[in-house]
Formats: sequence, C-alpha cells, structure tokens
Amino acid sequence: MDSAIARDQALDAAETLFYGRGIQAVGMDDIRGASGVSLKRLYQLFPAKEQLVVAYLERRDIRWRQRLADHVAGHEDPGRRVLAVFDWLGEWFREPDFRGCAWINSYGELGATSERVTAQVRTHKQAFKDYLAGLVRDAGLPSDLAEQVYLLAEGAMVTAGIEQSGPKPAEQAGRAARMLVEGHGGTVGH
Amino acid sequence: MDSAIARDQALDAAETLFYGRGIQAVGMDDIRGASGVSLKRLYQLFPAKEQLVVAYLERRDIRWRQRLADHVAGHEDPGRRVLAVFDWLGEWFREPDFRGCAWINSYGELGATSERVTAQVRTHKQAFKDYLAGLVRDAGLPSDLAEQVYLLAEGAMVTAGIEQSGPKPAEQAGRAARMLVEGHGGTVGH
DNA sequence: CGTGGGGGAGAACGCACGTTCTCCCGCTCG
DNA sequence: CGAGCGGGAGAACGTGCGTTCTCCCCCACG
Repeated sequence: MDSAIARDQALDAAETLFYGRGIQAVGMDDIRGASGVSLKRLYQLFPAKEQLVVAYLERRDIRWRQRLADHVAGHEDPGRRVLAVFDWLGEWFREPDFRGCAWINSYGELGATSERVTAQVRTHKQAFKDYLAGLVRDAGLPSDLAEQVYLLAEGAMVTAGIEQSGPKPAEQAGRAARMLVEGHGGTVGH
Repeated sequence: MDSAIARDQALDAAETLFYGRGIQAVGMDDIRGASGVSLKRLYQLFPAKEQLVVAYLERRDIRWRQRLADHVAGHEDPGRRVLAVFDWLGEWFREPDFRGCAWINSYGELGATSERVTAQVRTHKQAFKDYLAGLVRDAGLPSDLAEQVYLLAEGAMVTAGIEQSGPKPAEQAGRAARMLVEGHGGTVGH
C-alpha cells in the first residue's frame, strides 16, 4: 500500500508550501503540483484542506519537539539544559528558510476561523511548555521559572520571525534566561 | 468635507472586523455593511484592500502606543515605569474582545504575501522596542535589558492571544522583568 | 482474452470576493 | 427651473480556489 508514501509526499509539500507562503496562499492544486499526488488521492487521504493543515501541524510538532529534545539531550548538566533550549532556537532561526513559528503564524492566519487549527496550536504550545517545565524541575528550579522561560522563548520566536534577524533574539533571550536561573540560585555549567 | 468622517467609519469597521475575524476572512462588502460607507467611496478612500489594511494597522499603532504611554506616565519612579508596561498589558489582555496582538496576527496572515503589511508590522514593533529602550535608559539600566523586556512582552502577547487566559502571561512576564531589573541593580518602588 | 475497478489528468462546478460599472437620486449652481 | 455631478445601492465581471466529476488507462482476476 503506497498510500503511506503518497501521504508523506503530500505532507512534505504541504509543509514546504504552507510554512513558506502561508496556508491561505497555497491551493490544493499547488500541493498536487509540488507533491505529484493527484487531487483524487489527496482528497482520499485528507477529505478537506483543513485536515491536511492539521496533519501538517501535527507532524511538524512531532519533528520539531524531537529535534529540540535531541539537542538538549546533548548536555549533561540540568541547569545547562534549560539554556540549551535557546542555543537550539538560535540554530533554528539561522536556517535560510526560517519564517517564524509555524504555529504562531497559523494561529494568526486561521485562529479566528478554524477551531481545529486553534486546538492544534494550543496543543503544541502546551507540549512545549510542559517540556520546559520538566527541564526546570529537573534542574531543581522553582516552577514559576518554567513559564518565564517559556515566555522568553515565545518572544524570541515571534521576534525572529518578524525581524528575520537570525539568532540574535535567541541569544538575548538566553542571556535573560540565564539571569533568571542564576537569580533563583541555579548554577549553570558553561 | 465628510470624507474624513467616512474614512473614520471605514477604519472603525476595519479595525473591529479585521482584528476580530482575521483580514482574509473579511470582505470589502463586510466593511461596507459594518461602516455604512458605500463601496464606491471605500475605493476612493483606499484604492485597494491592502491600503485599508495598512491604514488600519497605522491608526491602531498610534492609539495602542498612546494608551500604553498614558498608563506608564501615571507612574513617577523610572524603575517602576518599566514594570508598568506589564500592568498595562494585563489590562489589555483582560478586554473581552482581546484576540492577541494585531501585528503578530497580521504578520502570520500576510507576512509572506504583502510587503507593505510586513513593513508596517516591523515599524510598529520597532517603535515599541524603542519606547521600551527609552524607559530602560531613563531608569539608568543597561540597554541590553530593553531587548530582554521586549522579548518578555512579545512572549506575553503571543501567549495571551493563543491561550485566551487573561492577564496571567502579563503578570508572569512582569515578575520575570522585575527579577531582571533588580538583578541589574535597579530599584523598583512598589 | 474480456471486464471491472482503482487511479491519474484535468475539466467542471459553485462560490466567494476584489474591483468596476450601471443606474438613478438629490442637491447645487446658473 | 434646469442641467450636471457627486454619491448610494447593488449588479456585474473576472479570477481564484475548494471540491467533485468525467474520461481514460492499466492491471488483476475469471
């Protein structure tokens, strides 16, 4: 059954196009052209565009958090791990096709229109916040800090998207996070 | 010349509808219906929808920064002024029709499509950042802090929009900002 | 070899919407 | 009073796009 392959190709095209040009600016026909998957098959796999959008966000969510977790796992010191998040954000921002946070952008585009998209955005952000909360807890830091680190990360993502200024927002957010961690008695191996 | 009045009415309708439902979800006909300004007149005042969008963002920018500045001006202590920004954000988030930051949402919707909208979003965010930089400088704090406070504010705005959780993100961001200010030797009258 | 069903290509359909055009009213100025 | 024009209501036009339909090919099975 190569419908699994077709599904992957469709999602690959969706990810490139939706992320790069915005969701409403991309038609189902563009997805077909970029993926080589016929319209008929596309509509078998995803009965409506909205479901393709949600599937795109879901798959990207999995991959995004995995990449982050992989990077963070490269550090041993629990205090350092919290800050490693910002290193990774900087790497992400540096990528040439970086255009901001896919979920924030999608929310801006469809948050008022599509409940399913909104739900997916909230799910993703909650998962990210929970992940940070785990890192903060493991470092023996107070739980309030998790939310504060989260806000810094979100601010860095929005700003990096709008300014297209590369990793700078992540570095600045990382310095702020370091101050907050040390202010709470945290220690940070270099 | 009541074309000034028609312009205001058009912009009032545009602000309510674009902000509340998203820009692409609102047609020029909806603007006409909500404003009472005929299509003919609308197109005299704004030769294309994009220009109405930009005008909406510009007018909102002026008003938004004025409201913020008015609130902050109610505090005497320069250190306290920096934190007053977050008090005001909390008040804003509490408003019943709050749906996130209009510029962040517009960027998500049209950033990939419309250069003019992107330019307006960057202008607004730069003005906000400059304003914060002034507050930080007046408080005798290092200029790096301005960017950090800015990132916290952006993070709070995005999060408040997505979560619809009221003033909490602003309060948490305010606590973080307070720690950063105090960590830099700033003093904060209560 | 015949047949039937799954799939591809792309036309067709319906609708939404940005923009323009038509028609007509009412006011203003001579 | 009469001519002309600015403006309102809304139809019309063109296009884009989500979704479905038509037609045809190809291959598995009797």
